[in-house]
Amino acid sequence: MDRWFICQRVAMAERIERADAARNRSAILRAAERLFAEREAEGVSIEEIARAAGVGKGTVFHRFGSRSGLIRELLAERSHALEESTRSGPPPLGPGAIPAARLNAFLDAVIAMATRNIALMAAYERSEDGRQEAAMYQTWHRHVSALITSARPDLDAELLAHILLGSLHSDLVLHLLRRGETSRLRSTLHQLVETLLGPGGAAPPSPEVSDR
Amino acid sequence: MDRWFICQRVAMAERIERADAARNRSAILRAAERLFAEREAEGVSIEEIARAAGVGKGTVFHRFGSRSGLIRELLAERSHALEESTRSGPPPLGPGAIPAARLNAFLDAVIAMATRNIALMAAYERSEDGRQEAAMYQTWHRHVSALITSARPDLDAELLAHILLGSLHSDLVLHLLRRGETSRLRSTLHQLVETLLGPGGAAPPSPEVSDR
DNA sequence: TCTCCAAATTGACCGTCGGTCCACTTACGT
DNA sequence: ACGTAAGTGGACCGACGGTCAATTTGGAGA
Repeated sequence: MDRWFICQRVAMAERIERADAARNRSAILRAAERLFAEREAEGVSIEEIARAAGVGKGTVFHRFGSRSGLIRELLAERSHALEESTRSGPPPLGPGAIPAARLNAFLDAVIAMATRNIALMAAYERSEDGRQEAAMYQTWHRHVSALITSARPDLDAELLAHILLGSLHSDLVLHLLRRGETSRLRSTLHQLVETLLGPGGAAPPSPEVSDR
Repeated sequence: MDRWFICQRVAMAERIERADAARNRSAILRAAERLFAEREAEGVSIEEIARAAGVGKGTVFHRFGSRSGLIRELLAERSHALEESTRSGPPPLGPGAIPAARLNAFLDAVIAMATRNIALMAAYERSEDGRQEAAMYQTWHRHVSALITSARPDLDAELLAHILLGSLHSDLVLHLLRRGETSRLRSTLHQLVETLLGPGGAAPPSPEVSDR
């Protein structure tokens, strides 16, 4: 009876992962992380990642299914902290502050993350299964959309959320980053949020959610 | 003497193109056009375009240099009419109307073009030499930026222009188009322009610049 | 501790693609 | 008609993402 419950649990939760498998998974993720950090996205092949992780190419595919799968996993890892703080962290990022302030804080956090992971974001955006469908984007979009709705139910929140998040496409961030002007993006977005949702309190320095 | 002048002219204008070369160039462009229209961008290989155009693969590369070169050319062809109308056509797209109205008209025109050429735009955005650097994007950005500046010199026009044009990324347009909601994008952008630049006159139905 | 099998690992292999190269053909000025 | 610069085509190349069958191995149960 006990046994049955355990098996049930195991079957329902994601399949148990053997020790060596877990070790390799993290080796691969760390290798990919390193390579993506030091080189442009498109220039890193799976075979190279495998070599750097000390495993065979087949293992990478067995574990992550495809190139996009690996990138998705990597990004999910990074965005987890952000999503957690957004759901239940302290204001202004978490619940409690007024929508405009939360939105500003959230955009800042996303900018910070995108800035630290440009190559990754670029790879992600180019990954064939259109970024719009990816879980991470969906979550972000739902959050931004909800904030806009709660402050200005008369606006087309869903669409505006797409537009706001669209301004964080890695191309633009990269372009600004090359000239050390990320804060310019932040302040312009804050201004935009203000004209859309009304004054939202200047978010202080930046909430700084760690993403690694 | 005469001869010298002619040679000069030929050397300065782009190299003369032999009749067969011109014929093939247009055959390739038309074939690419057709294939991109009926299938998703990534799924069309150069070799296939060459076959459809009835030429060898080598000819395509000889003519356009690379995949991106072909796409760029195709897009330049399409955007030529738009740029012409913008520079010297009738208002509100051309000079004469107030900036807000011109901006609305321009955005409408770009949306219309993007809508009619989604696969092409998608291919273009993914083309490795970052779309930001492409001549077409530069031109568009300069125009939008100038309009914003002339209406609101206090804003960060350059950045806002990037953001506005960013909302026309093919992902978003595609997403909306799938649900027949392009006009939703138009009206939200008009609203956004209005809150940024002040009332700009509701642009009527749409200026409709032909792009093919 | 031993047995055993599902899970994991591996790298040779495959098909495709963008791009190159060069021997061959052809348009066109003279 | 001729000479040649421009154009052409397709075999070829290296790289890449992805597959697979043969082999190894972790770890649960006896």
